[in-house]
Amino acid sequence: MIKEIIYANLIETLDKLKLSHERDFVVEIPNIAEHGDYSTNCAMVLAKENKQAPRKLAETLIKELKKNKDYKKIEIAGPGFINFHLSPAFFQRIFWEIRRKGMDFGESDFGKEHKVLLEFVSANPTGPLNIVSARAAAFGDTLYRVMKKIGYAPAREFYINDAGNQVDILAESLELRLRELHGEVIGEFPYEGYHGEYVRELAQKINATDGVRVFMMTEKDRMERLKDFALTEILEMQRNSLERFGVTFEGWVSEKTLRAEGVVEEVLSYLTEADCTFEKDEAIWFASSKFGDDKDRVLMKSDGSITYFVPDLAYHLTKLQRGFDTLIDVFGPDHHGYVPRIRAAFRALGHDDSVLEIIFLQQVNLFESGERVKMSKRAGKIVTMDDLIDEVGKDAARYFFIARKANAHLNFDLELALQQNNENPVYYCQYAHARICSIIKNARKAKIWPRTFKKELIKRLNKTEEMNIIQKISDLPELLELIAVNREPYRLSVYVEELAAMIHRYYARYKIVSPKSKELSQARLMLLDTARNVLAIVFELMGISAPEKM
RNA sequence: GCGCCAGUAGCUCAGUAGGAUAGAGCAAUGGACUUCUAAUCCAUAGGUCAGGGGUUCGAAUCCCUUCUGGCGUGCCA
Repeated sequence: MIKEIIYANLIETLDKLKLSHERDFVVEIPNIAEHGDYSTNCAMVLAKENKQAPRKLAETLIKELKKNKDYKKIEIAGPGFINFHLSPAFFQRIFWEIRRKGMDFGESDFGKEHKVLLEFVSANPTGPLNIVSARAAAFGDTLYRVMKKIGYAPAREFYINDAGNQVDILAESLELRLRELHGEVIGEFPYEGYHGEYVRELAQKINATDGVRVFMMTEKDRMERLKDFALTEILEMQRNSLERFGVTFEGWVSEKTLRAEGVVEEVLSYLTEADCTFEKDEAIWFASSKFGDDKDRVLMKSDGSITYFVPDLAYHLTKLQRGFDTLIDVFGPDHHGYVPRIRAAFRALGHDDSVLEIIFLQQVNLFESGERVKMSKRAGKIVTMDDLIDEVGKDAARYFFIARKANAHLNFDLELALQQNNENPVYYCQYAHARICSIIKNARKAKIWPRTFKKELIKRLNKTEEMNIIQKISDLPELLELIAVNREPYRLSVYVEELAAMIHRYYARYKIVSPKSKELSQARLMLLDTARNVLAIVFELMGISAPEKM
């Protein structure tokens, strides 16, 4: 909010001095304290168009800007930076504004009700969710929460691949386990089959309800029954895992349902009408290479079945039909070969493919005692999302997943996530919140209650540490915009760690509640109470708890 | 082979659409608890931003190239 104020003031001043400002400049927080609270490259950027030397232009600007009493000091530095030192009174005013907003602080209409569809997780319903899905869940959900907070109209969706090859294989695996349960010797389990223990559990479960009836069905009916059963069970399992993780979806879209609605035929006919399909080797192909893909792709296999691509494309088209103007897909690391073909299809059908945005999450490596935890899907040895939540808890898991840029590998240290000390950033940040709660509680003994605080108290806040905290909390609205625009939830963790550090430092240096001055105590407590509130807002966005006691 | 992503302190990572002397945390070393929670704080040390070229007033950031690692390159999803 402060950057915007200074920026607006600069524009106003430029206009007043009849100076040109075609090119855009920035107001930023310098990384060295001596360079002021804020600085701008304004004079450097606008020097050329105003035919003046940067420093000369800066001087002219400063002369005018100095009339504003909110600036304690304005200086020229280096090649023509303008450095602003703000007055305590200005920070105090900003502080009061933030305090008044309470939990609503950070909210805005920045997103202008843009309808954004966030598709994430969308795992195959063939087993428990893995840790990459967990990462996707944390990422997508946090982005959703941030967008929602600043006025977008986002929706979360999970696409269920409940038709096609993989579910057939799942049903076959289940049948084998069921036969095994009945004492049949099944020999070596198929390489491509689902080896996980959960398939055995499913077998027991269906055996309890259906018994031998399954085996009296025709082959076709039996496969249908097994498929339905497995899908329902596994989907329920996945939904539970996600809910434990604090993630819910506005929509669950079933591939099977889409197929039943005839969208597959529709998509095929669209593509054919667009004259970009052809037949070869008894299969129907999409000439995607004409639209930027490396090669052409099969739509209908030679056996008459459809590839994954067709219903998925249909699904994406429904997103457009439903009026979403931005489509964000969060994919795992193994899907980037898929992107050119879906973009190609958008173009082939005359849609602007720039509305489709694909974010790739890189893989997650688990570490325990410094060793990489080896996982093997085939041997059924994977660490699931539930295992992770059981092991380290929702808060730590979500925090660690959010705390990395999407396209960076994530090394997840299980021991670190469990540690309850300063090595663990989750605890460090949550402790700052708990610590403030504790101080507030303590202050009651001195008959000091945050709710009764008056505006006049802000004048007592003038220490550097106090100004720093106010500046940091005032950053939040801009931070949320940056996160939403660049799809970068990880910035929340950077922010919250910085704010927590300032709070701990402040606490260590100053006595907050002191019998010497009730007013000073109240003022400091008021500052911390507001900082606590900002922590709570950020925790809420990250989907982790704000403990009052630790 | 080709394509995508990454490479910043011993480790894990920041670096805010090209800006000022590249920053945190952990680990290391040395300090601070008669205290509102020491789950904390303070100080010291730590760097050829993978290598090499280029673009310009200025590059960790943009372009080219080499090296290293991950992933992709199915009539799987």
